[in-house]
Amino acid sequence: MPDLSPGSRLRHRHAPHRAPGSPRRVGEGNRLRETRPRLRARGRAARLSASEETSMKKELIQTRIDKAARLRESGINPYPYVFDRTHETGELLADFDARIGGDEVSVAGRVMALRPMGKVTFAHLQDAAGRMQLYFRKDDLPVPVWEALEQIDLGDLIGVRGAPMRTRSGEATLQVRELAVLAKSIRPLPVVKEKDGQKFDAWEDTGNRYRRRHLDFILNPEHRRAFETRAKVVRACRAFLDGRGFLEVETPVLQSIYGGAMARPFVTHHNALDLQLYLRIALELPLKKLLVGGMDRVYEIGHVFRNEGIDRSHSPEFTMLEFYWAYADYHQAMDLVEAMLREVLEAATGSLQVEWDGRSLDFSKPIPRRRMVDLIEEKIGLSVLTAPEEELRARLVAAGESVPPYAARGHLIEGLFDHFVQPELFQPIFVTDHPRAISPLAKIHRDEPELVERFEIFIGGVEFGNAFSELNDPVDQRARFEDQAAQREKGDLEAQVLDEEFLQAIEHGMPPAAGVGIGIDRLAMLAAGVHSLRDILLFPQMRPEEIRAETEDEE
RNA sequence: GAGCCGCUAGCUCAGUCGGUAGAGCAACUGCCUUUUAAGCAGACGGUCCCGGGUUCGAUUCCCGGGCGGCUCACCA
Repeated sequence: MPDLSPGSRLRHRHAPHRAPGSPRRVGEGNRLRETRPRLRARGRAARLSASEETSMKKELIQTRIDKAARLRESGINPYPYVFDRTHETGELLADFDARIGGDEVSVAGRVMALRPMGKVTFAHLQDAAGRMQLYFRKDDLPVPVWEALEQIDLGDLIGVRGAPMRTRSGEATLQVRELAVLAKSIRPLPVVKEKDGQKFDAWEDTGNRYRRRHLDFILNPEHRRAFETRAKVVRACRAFLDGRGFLEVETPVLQSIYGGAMARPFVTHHNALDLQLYLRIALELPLKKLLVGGMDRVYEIGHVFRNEGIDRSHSPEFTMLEFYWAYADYHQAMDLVEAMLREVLEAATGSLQVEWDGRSLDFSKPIPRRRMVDLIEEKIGLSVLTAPEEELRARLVAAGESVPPYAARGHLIEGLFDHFVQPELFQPIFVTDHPRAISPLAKIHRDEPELVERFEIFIGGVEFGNAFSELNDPVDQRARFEDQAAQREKGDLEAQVLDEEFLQAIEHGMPPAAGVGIGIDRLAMLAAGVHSLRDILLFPQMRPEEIRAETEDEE
């Protein structure tokens, strides 16, 4: 894994401090021995060791540890092994009234609200399916159960058995007869109150949500839905390709030469081999070796890593689907991708109309296929294949784009497309036939030698996929890699590296094939209707936060 | 990488035109047998993100740093 934390960053948000030697708070008990947090950075030892003597947070945690001890003293294991639950809350609520007066049921989940009012206590229990109110009545409960209830806090996992009932105000409620503590929570949950679906003191700070996704899902269970949709997207992609005879494979993430895309890699090191390795930036090259080996239809869904900026639509680590299809060209690949998009969106959302940016994306109609150079010409009236290169450059500069010195005609065409055309795209469209200089792995276009047989699919103006008629002429491929090397000499850090092993593989003969790469995360965003990759990645990459251990010294 | 905004109690947030700070919730002690953002009473809880500067005095002003968000740049 890339080392994103050189050890020099310390975070001190909310770090509580108290002068060394100041008295410990009464009631804190003897179990809080002073220990030093293991420092991961230099230069802060004195301050940190002073800071962890006492703190509010430690008191809150200690209180809960003490409650767990009290449960143990009365013979209750606060961390038991199993609980026999008969239902999820959702099942009970679905036909609740029919259950009133019927059998007792049991549910398990997290205590999300507690309203003790003397000899009666109301609580809300949250499980994966939803939330249900619990009613505890002292007179109806054995003494030990009532006493156990007094040791329950917000956030604890409990199981209860009881009888379905409705309260005076009509809420579906379980009148509890038996209570089991399933896991005593010792770290207090952020307190979020809720009424009629409206949240108070909502826990929505994005940094917190991504860093502590578990809390996000507890406090905002609706955020799980995007990930359910994501799973449907992946499942549908697999089903689509499996159904057409594609074989799913897994190829190495660690590679001694990276390739298959224009991007900068993460570098890592293997100790035993004393070898510098790269995290893959694409799946392409190993899969093409499988084409050589006779796997005619093959695909992989896996993580690739690109050492670049992070924003709403870019993550250093993302999931790519690539498939390779022998004896097919990019026209057939477009047909297949179009069919796949429909099937996947239908499976994940139930519709071919997808809301995006307040507008509707329509996947029910055929997706237009337009040459990149034609789209540019339509937009700015410049025939980019024949116009003098200087004019392309001038247009870009006039538009305020910076043009690197190594930019060849192909880069200029791409630049014009990116600046003038791409922002205007919204409905799904295949943009085809890119310049060869930016496509070193694609076959020269059968009718136009300056272009290659390639397409990218844009949806809502964002690239979702990239594909070619794969270059299988090994001599041409070697020449293109050499061009890339020259490009790299001129300072293009994203130019591809010559991969001798790959070249030798295709020198044995790779069948003509179409290859397609699709960004699964973006597809999942589309299906889930979220506008940031971070809402579709469970644990998006963030700068590491200094986490201090507050309870490391127990027992 | 650049610009703008933010960081105050466990959580969500006020506030201090510079004199070391408040609320609600949570936690704690009580009261309360159909409540639901339960309620009432009490007592707790803070190096106001970090460092430096200015100042008699900085949480507040200035500079630097950290982390986050947004916009832009690069990339898929």
